[in-house]
Amino acid sequence: MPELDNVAIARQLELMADLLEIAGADKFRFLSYRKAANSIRAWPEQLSAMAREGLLTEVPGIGKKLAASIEEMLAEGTFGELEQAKSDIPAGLVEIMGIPGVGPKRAKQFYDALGVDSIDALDKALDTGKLENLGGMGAKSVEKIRKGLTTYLAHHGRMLLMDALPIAERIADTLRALPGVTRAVPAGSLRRMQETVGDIDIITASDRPAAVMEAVRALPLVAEVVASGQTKTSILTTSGPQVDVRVVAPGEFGAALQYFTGSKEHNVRLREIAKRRGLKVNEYGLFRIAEDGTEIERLGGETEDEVYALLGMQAPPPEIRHDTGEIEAALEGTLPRLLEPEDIRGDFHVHTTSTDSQSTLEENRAMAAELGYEYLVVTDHAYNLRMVRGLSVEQLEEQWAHVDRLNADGEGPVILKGIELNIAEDGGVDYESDVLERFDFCIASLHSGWNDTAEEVTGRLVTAMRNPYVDIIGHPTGRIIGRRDPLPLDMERVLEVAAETGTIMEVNAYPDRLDLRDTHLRAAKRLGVRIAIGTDAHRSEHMRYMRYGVACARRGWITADECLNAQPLEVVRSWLSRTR
DNA sequence: GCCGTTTTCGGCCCGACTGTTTTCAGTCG
Repeated sequence: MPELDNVAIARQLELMADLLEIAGADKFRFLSYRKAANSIRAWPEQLSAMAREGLLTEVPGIGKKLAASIEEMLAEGTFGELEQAKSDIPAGLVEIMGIPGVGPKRAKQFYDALGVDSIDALDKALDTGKLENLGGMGAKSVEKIRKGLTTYLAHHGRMLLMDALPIAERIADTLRALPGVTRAVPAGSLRRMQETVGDIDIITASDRPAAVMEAVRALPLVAEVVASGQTKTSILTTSGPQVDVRVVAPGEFGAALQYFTGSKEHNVRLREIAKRRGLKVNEYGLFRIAEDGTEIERLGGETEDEVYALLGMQAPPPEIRHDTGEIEAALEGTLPRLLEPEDIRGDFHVHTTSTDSQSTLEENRAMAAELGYEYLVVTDHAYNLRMVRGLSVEQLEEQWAHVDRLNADGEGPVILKGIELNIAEDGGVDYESDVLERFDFCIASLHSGWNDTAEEVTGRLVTAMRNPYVDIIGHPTGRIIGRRDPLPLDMERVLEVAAETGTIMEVNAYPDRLDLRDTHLRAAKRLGVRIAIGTDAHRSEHMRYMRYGVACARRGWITADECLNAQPLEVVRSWLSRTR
């Protein structure tokens, strides 16, 4: 029986939740499945190990019933109720429900009335105009779904970095422990820390390739061996993605890692540079070649640094290998030292149970301590976001008193008093100045107006940035990967005003946001706009998502000097005071 | 289905927006 990892378990629970919702089950019943799945995704230990100790109910959101279902999953690969639900409702409806504009009711309606049970079938139904004839469906609804389908298809088949990275790291760890294996490193888009990845590539160095291939086929999370030869094995994993493991001779490891890390554009440029110098670079090494292209001698390839050095350049960090300027900088020796995870001293966007997080102030502080932080900023939702019970002034007083008590005990990172304000239609925010001035730190975010024009959205952001109490703009474009397109806004103008007002731009580290994204960050850097990374944690474990925010910042060439999180507390305070 | 410094039962995720309804249903955050 292949072993299910946490992502695979979470996915089954999410599927169950979706099927229950489509079937019209009690709201709180399917929500509890989703809650548990969310909890499991962020959980640091493998549930398979916890199950052996009988500790599953230690995980928040898992009670007796779900613990039993998970144990069944671990033993059987699935659980009875899920199989029952799948026989009642085609799992294709769940995929359809993933399209913006289609929820559980519509999915069920399309299935009952038209037999639509897949994305393809929905596409056909749209083309043949069958959807318009359904009750409750008009031209605008159909158009919305058509647009949603386009957004959905643009990301189809790719998974979030958050889901792929833990799988890749587990496999690499396992392979590294094999006798004869000296290196095992994920390559490809994963190593470049792209926000989504298609499949997972892992490069291993070993002089016993057959043993590595054998070990890959025997990995506990293998659902199917797609192909297996002498140097490459491809498997499908229980949690979805395809994993290709390649094994190379130790002396070729650097060349192979470089080659399979890409990007394609970056590698094309490298080969051009090599050729001009009478060299050739491929996945086996770096070679001197004759006029006619024949190899004269092999110069190296054991490490990636060696490959780049032989080409007369620095090794660009994988995150920026896109041929967007890194080659030139590497040749000149002027690559910046990018922000590192170790530079991070705090988190600037964390919610608590006072609004819609599942973790308390104490739990968040404990996590900040575990992460080695000096400070964290509590930024719950402000009053006007009624759907999550945004805080009233009275509730703020309570929270502030609570923060003061915790800070007074001196045990752990300093908590700053922050808030996530809502930017209203006119660009205004939730509270009056006499309240705003009492915060250490104010994020202002857009939570409405998804159908406004670029001019309107940009105008609202500009007004908010000119508010002296607004320190930072939270998740500026509002996009959610695969779910919601970014707001139409004039980013150049927004960044110009940010530079002028000293407003800091957020990199929201939540793995399906990563907003601002890499290209915007390059522009921010050019204009001298500073950034702050916030995890937008809705439970304390989400604070671990900081690594994805750091990766996003690195893809945008951000250095520690440009990032609020990398500054000691005194400097943080001085940066913040400058807007007021 | 989970959870408990109001509780082992009865809360928990509520309100805005949109389009279609002719008084509301579905989606989304």
